[in-house]
Amino acid sequence: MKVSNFFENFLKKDSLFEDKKYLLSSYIPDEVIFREEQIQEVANILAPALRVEKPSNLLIYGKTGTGKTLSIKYVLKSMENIAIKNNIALKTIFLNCKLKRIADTEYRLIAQLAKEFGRAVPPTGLPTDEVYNIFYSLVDKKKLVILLVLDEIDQLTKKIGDEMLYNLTRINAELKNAQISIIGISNNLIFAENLDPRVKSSLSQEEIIFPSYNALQIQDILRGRSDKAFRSGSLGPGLVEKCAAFAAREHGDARRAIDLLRVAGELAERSGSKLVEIKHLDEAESKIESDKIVNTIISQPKQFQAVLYSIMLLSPEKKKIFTGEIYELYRNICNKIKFNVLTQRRVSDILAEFDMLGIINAKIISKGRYGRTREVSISLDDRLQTKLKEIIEKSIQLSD
DNA sequence: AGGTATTCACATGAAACTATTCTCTGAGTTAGG
DNA sequence: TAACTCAGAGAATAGTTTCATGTGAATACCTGT
Repeated sequence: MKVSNFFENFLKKDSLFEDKKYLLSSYIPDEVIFREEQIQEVANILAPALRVEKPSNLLIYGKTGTGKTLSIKYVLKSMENIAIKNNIALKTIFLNCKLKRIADTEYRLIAQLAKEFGRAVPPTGLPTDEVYNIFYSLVDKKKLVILLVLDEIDQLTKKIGDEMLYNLTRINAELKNAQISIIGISNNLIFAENLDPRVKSSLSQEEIIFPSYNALQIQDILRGRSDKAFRSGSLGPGLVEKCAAFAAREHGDARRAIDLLRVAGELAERSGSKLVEIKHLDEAESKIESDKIVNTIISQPKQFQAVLYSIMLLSPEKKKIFTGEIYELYRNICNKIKFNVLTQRRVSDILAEFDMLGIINAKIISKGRYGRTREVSISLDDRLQTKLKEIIEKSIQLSD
């Protein structure tokens, strides 16, 4: 088939989608269902901001896909609208602390805040205090309430400790006119437990917990979205139910369910089907999973890839592999392709990270007299492994 | 047989180092007046 | 003399290395029976 034919067919073929945007994670619906209570609570807590009084700091807990971010964005959006209409000195800032090179360190976070106020701060070169000062001088010009949302705040403390949160909570002491409220969003339910007590008490003046959705609720959420996103009649029977069941199997992750539905739709469309069917859901699930892994591997440094490659070479031989063996092979590979060899210490950390990412399964065992080591087994299916091998071979230019 | 003590092969932690990217500052240079 | 150039000092950050210390249980080594 010629490519031009392909494009023509592509145009002629009517899409299954009406408008895909309703299934994207950036979409904020006009109404957030099953979260009315929480939204009301958040609104109660933040409402003083509209009178230009500083609201309490707020900490929001809930597992992934329970609508935390969505609800907060929803509340902020409507507060912003009111603030604009009534000319209230209110500023909302939403930062995701997980985003690399945006807000994942103290310096960058403050720099980002300064940027929100229209002053670009160089990515490096200045002392951190200096950036604080820039921020202060920008913000403190007039009476103003700032609502600062830190999404995935637990990632931030995991990475750089809680000292900076202490600094953040102390910002108000430095400001004369403006006031800043911190709204932290955490996936980790015990996030505050191992926080400095001072930080904890200051940060969690108020707390809200978002419970997980159950399967029925996810069904309703999915219906609400899919009705708008898909052309009517393009969803197969039982599809929404199955999709909700998939998501509820974990802990009621609505975002995952929505992603699943969208990818299933895309796959169905690509295969020329008139209907999104259950089999597309299954395909979508494995596609999402493997895409995620492939992406993380690709974005990983070459040294990581070389380590993973060694593991994949070793794993067919036997079920259990130990750190020493991996390191041995890894070293040979590096020598062969003229990479500099990392220390075993480092490789040990890399293995721990792969474990975290769920790419391998590592368990620390003691072999008694014969030492203590990680017992590694790979947790990817064969198809994905061969694919990854190819990718890595290309990326580190392994000829043989 | 039963009880300790050793020992292995790493794991884990902390600190220091390296390289890169970037700003700021002040000395030296240049070109026009 | 004002404008420009450029080297050097300092920062932030990521990725390592170095050094030090920790550790679970299979074995080696005792001990007293």
